[in-house]
Amino acid sequence: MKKLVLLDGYSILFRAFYGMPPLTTASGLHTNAVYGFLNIMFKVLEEEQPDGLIAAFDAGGPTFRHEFFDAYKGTRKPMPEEMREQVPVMEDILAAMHIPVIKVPGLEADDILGTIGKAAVKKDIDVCIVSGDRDLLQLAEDRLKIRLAKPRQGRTESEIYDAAKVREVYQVTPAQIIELKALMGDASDNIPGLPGVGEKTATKLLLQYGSIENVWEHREELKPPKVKKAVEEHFDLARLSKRLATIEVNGQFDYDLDQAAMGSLYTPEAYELFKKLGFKQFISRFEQQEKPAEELRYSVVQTEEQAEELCDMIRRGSWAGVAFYGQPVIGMAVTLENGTYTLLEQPAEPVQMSLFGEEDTGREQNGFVKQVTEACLSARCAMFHVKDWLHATATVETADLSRYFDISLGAYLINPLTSQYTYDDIAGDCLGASLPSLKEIMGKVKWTDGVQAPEQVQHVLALESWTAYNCREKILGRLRDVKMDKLFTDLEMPLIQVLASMEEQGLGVDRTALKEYGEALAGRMDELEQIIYDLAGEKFNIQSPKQLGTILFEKLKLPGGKKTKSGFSTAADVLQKLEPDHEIVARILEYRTLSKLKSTYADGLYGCIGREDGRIHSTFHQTITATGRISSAEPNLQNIPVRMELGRQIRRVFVPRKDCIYVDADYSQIELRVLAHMSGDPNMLEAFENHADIHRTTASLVFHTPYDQVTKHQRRSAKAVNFGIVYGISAFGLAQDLNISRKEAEEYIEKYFATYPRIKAFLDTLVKDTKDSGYSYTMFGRRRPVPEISSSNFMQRSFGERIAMNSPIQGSAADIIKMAMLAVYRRLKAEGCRAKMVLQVHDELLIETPAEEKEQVERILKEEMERVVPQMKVKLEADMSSGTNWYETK
DNA sequence: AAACTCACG
DNA sequence: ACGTACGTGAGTTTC
Repeated sequence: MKKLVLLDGYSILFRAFYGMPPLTTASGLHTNAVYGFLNIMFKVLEEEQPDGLIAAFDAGGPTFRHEFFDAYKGTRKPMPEEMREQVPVMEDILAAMHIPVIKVPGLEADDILGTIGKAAVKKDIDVCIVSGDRDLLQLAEDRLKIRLAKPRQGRTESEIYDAAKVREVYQVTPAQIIELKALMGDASDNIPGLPGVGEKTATKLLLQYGSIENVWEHREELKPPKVKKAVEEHFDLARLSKRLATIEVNGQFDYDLDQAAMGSLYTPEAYELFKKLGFKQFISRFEQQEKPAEELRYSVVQTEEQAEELCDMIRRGSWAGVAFYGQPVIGMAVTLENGTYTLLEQPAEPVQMSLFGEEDTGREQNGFVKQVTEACLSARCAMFHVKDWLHATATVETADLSRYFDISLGAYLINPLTSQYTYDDIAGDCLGASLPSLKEIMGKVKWTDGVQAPEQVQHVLALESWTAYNCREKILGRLRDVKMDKLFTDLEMPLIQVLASMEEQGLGVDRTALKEYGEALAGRMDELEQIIYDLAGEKFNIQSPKQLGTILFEKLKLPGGKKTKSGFSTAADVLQKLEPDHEIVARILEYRTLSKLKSTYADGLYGCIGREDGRIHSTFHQTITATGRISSAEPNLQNIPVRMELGRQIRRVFVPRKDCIYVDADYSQIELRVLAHMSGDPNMLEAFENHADIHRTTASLVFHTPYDQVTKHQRRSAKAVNFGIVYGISAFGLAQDLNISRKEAEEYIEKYFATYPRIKAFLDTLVKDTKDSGYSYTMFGRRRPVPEISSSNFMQRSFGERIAMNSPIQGSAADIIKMAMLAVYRRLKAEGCRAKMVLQVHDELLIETPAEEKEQVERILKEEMERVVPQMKVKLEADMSSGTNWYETK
């Protein structure tokens, strides 16, 4: 054996538990600690490539080292329940992966690690100990390094300490780490240390005297009287602490290094456990291994008669599970009561020439797909991507959505926090089935090359249609259980058609104008680039935060220091504060703005112009956001510049069809109106009733200033507080936004709550209810799990509380505009308008309107948008504008 | 792939 | 003491 990795079981688990965001299985079992543990373990194994691996755990019960002290001061804190339940899971996984776990009664894991580690080094083996505990650093030497686990942003990383690194960080040798602990103590490990001595003092003493015994020898000459007194009066505590802090390296217990030899960790048992726990990220590691896959039998439709029979069954049956491939559809699978059927339009294999010049026996090309597709169009279909189906079958405007059931959409409503809603996940969730994933089946074959892998494609389609068929009722049942079936059936399902229609319409673009816009930006960027290089005295990549940071903060010595993990922050708000310090800063900010506009918007949008029709077709996602909003991608049309004039100009390139104009309608302050309604606060309700400027009113009330004497500054502050409330207020965030002290921000918030007392009560209730149920709810019953709110980590819990305040507001507003979209879409159809909805931007709808329909469309928009929620305590208001391009609609 | 930055509501 | 505003998507650089 050449290299051995040792895992400090509980210590890593604890580190992961407190550092990782909360994570639970569908059944509510917490898994974040286990996840974090595995995350770091895999990473270390990859980097170290050891040939041996052992995990050590405390055996529980009294340990030799702490026996005396625990009796004297009481035992350690009990483990939180969310952590405790993960311990057996962790043990199961280690066992499944055949990783030896060593527990020795009377010894701590530290002692086991120390004993095995030091012994291994003596046998000429390199050792790497993974732990979350800095105590272990005392073991570091040339051939024995410590990796300290550090959870960061949802993943666990580790920092490597060898003897040199310990000296660099702590200024003492690894052995002196013990002395350090003896002096300063360690609250988490119940090591008392000397009262009043912290890291600074302890380091100073050690640098001078080397050991606690020597400190004791020189107690007379110790400098600050406080320290002298502590040493003289409490030295026994330091001695005890030293004993407690010293890791046993000569422990007596049996272990077998041969058993630690690395085998494959990716066993079938481990695979099953990972699937059960939902550790998708790790599953791919099992791919090369043998994997248990449930077999699904399906029939391949090959003859005219079979196809006709299938169509008959589809028409006769109640629901069909349908999966499809291609646009137009060239491959399908249908699952019915009596089984699953697949069919492909293309020849099964690319036609190959044999050595003898004869055609290989690829299957006959068939024309059944169209036939079966038609049958589906008049049946009831459960499927995964109804919107894509509408596009693929060219039935966007004609479809009757009540005949469809979108599985992913249903699964999204039940839990909107999942990143994807694939058949294998949903089958696992609903049916406990463990189906091979698309990736597992297709292997290295690209899905887009599907026609070249017909067996795999048919297999995937079969599984997807099977899952759709078998999960529909289960999902509907769950939706009923959580009272979201109406939301699903009456709002989300029919909305699919509206989104499909917007995607199909797209937005018209003036290519030439867009090109010119980009060229103008490029010209100015060249000028700026020169100026910046001159001012900096050298060429560098302005777009690289790292290089920019070096230039600004090291070369030009501008004030300001580290802010991000990996160095200097060069974010706009940081740079803005530096503007007076150096003229280069303003140029960099302008350069940034231009480069953003050019790459993301000018060039980005240009590349999205459809070759067919010269229009831009975004995709609207209905299963992405945690709150219920729609998102837009490829390209994102919901973040087209508007706040700054230069950016706003780009809206001129969006132009309606010939003889059409744009009519734009946006809700006025929809989120604050939702807040006023939900909280029932009389002062805020009254402000809206008076059609007042809400931010000005807020300023007037908060600052006790007559409405028309409110200053710009007061209004700006009030506006920021209103936003802060919607985001889940925190003094820190508000302070940062307004660039004021936290104390001032706290005062603003206090005054705000005094002004709108019911809002305070409402937000408190939201937090409390979310804590009790684990979910936050919108006005219309949309639900979002908030596992963070019961986290034992302060930061995560606070985050959970902000989510609890924000989600019902943002989510209710999202519900409302979705209802409005549906109402407007239906009314336009009912009145036979040619006008088409082309875009939604959260509180705004854009309608491409034949000029002669302008008044009609404006009337429809205003009426439908304002009356979607008649029971609101505050009226919803929608503002109309129109123009011959998007810029003009303001 | 992740980090950083920045556009929108 | 802890260190952040809520929700997105995209381009660039860096590892």
